[in-house]
Amino acid sequence: MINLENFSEWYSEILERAEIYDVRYPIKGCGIYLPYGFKIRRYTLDILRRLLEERGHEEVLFPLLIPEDLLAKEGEHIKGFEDEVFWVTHGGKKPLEVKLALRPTSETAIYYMMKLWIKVHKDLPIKIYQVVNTFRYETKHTRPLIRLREIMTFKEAHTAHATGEEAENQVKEAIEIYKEFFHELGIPVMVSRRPEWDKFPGAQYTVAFDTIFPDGRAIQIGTVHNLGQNFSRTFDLEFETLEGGKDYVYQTCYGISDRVIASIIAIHGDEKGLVLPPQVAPIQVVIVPLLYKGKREVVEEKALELYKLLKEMGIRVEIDNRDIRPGRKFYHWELRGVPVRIEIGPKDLENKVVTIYRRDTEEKYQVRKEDIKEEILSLFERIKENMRERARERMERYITTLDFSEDTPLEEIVKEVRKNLKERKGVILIPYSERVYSEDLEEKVEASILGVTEYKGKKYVVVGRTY
RNA sequence: GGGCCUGUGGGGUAGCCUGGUCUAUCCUUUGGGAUUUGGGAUCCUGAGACCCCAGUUCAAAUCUGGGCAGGCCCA
Repeated sequence: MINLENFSEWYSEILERAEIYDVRYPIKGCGIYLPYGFKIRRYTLDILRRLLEERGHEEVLFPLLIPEDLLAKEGEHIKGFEDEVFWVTHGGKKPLEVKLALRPTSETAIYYMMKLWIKVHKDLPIKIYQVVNTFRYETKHTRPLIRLREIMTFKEAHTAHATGEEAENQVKEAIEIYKEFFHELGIPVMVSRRPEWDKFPGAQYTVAFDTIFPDGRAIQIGTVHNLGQNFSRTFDLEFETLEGGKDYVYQTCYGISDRVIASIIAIHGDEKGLVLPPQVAPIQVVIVPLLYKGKREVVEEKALELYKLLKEMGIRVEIDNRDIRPGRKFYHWELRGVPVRIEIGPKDLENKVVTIYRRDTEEKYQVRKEDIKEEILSLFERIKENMRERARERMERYITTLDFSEDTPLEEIVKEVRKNLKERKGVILIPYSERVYSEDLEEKVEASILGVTEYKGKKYVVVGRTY
C-alpha cells in the first residue's frame, strides 16, 4: 500500500497521511505537530518523565534566549555550535547591545544559574531536566523530525555532583534510563562511546545511542555526556567540600529529541502505515460496529457497553461510528497504527464473542465476551514484546561483523568495509585496533565511525552511514 | 561546500518545450443528499489551484531575472 522500498518517500507519506506532522510551514526545517502526532509525542514524553523522576530528576524551565557573552564563555563548546546559532539582533528597530542567541542547547544558561544555587556539598547533587525547543541553523538537508532547524522536543537533563565518581555513576544511571526508555518503545539500540573528534563540544566524553532505520542508515537518538569539570571551571561552579576544602562540581548532561518520535514511526511502521506500541498510541483500541439495517441498534448498544468497559480500565478507546463502509475504517485505523481493533457485528452477538484484530501481526480472532478484559491487557503485553523482538531482528540484519587480524593491510580493510557498506548497508563492526580507529578511516570508507562498542563479548569499531 | 532539478485545488498530476484554444485535465480529498455496510461501494449535486516579486509582450501557468520553498547527486 505504501511503498516501503523507498524509505524517504514512505516516511514523508506516513507523516502526512497519519496526520502526525505537517511539513508545509514556509520555513525550512520547521513544521507542525498535528494533534495525532502531538499525542504520540506526549505519551512518549510521559514515559521519559516517569523514568527520570523515579530516579530523582526534577523538571524545570529555562528561557529560550541566551546572551552572547554567556553562550561564548566556554571556548570549546561555542566552537562546536557557532556556525549554527540563530541570533536575535534587534528589539523592534533598535539593534541590541548584546545579541541574544536562540538556545542551540542550554548548558550555558543552566550553568550560569547553577553558580547561584551551589555553595556547599549539601547543595549537591543537582539533577534537573527540561523539555524545550532548541534551534540550529542547519544548512544541509533538513528532514521532518530528524534534522530540524527548530528542534521542538529536546529533553535535556543536567546534573552536578561533588565527585568525579558520582558523575561517573550518573552517566551510568542515565544510560540505564535511556536503555529502559528505548526498551519500553521497542526501539533497538547500540550504545557506543563516540570518538574524540565527534564528542559533544566541551565534554570529556560522549556515550551515544544509535538505531538503524529501514534504509540501513544509522541514526543517533540519544546522548549522554560526562562534562567533568570543563564547564564548572569556566562557570566557576565552586563549592565547599565535606572536608572543608574547595572544588569545582562534576557535571553530566544527556538528551533525547524529536528523533525518538521519528524512530517509533520508522522502526515499527510497515506498508500499511504506522504500527504504534500501545503505551504511546493515542488510541489503543478502536471499536468498529458493523451496522446492518435492522440490527443497527443492538450492535450499537453492545459497542457502547464495550466502550464503557474499556474506558473504565483506563484504556484509550474510541468507537468509529462514521457512516462509511467498514473496510474503509479498517484501513483508516491501520494507517494510524492503532494497536487493537475490535469488531462487533450481528454474527458476533449471536456467538457471544467479539472479533479482535491486532495491528502488529495482522491476526484476527474471536474472544468470548467475558474474557475481553483479561485478553486486552495480556494482548498489549504480547504486542509490545512482539514489536520489540521484530525490531531487534530487523536491526540485527543490518549489523555486519568483519574479522581482520593485526596484519591485514589497511587497504584491504578499507576495501572490505566499503564493499560491505554498499552491499549490506547498516553498520559494519571491525575488531578494535588503534590504526582503524581514526578520522582518516572515515574519509577512506566515506562513512562515520560511531564509536567503540561491545558486541557479543568483543570490542569493535562501529562504522556506518548516518543521518 | 559544489552541481543538477522542481514549484498548478488539501495530496498526486495533465498542460509549459512552441505565449492566445485555460472558463486549467484526470485521480484523490471535501460539503449536502440517496443508497449501502464482516476489507478502500455506487449515484446525484456542490467546493477547491497556476509559490512570491519584478521584467519582456497587445497577451504569461507557459519566456527572463531575483527571492522563498522543496527534491536529487557529489565532497
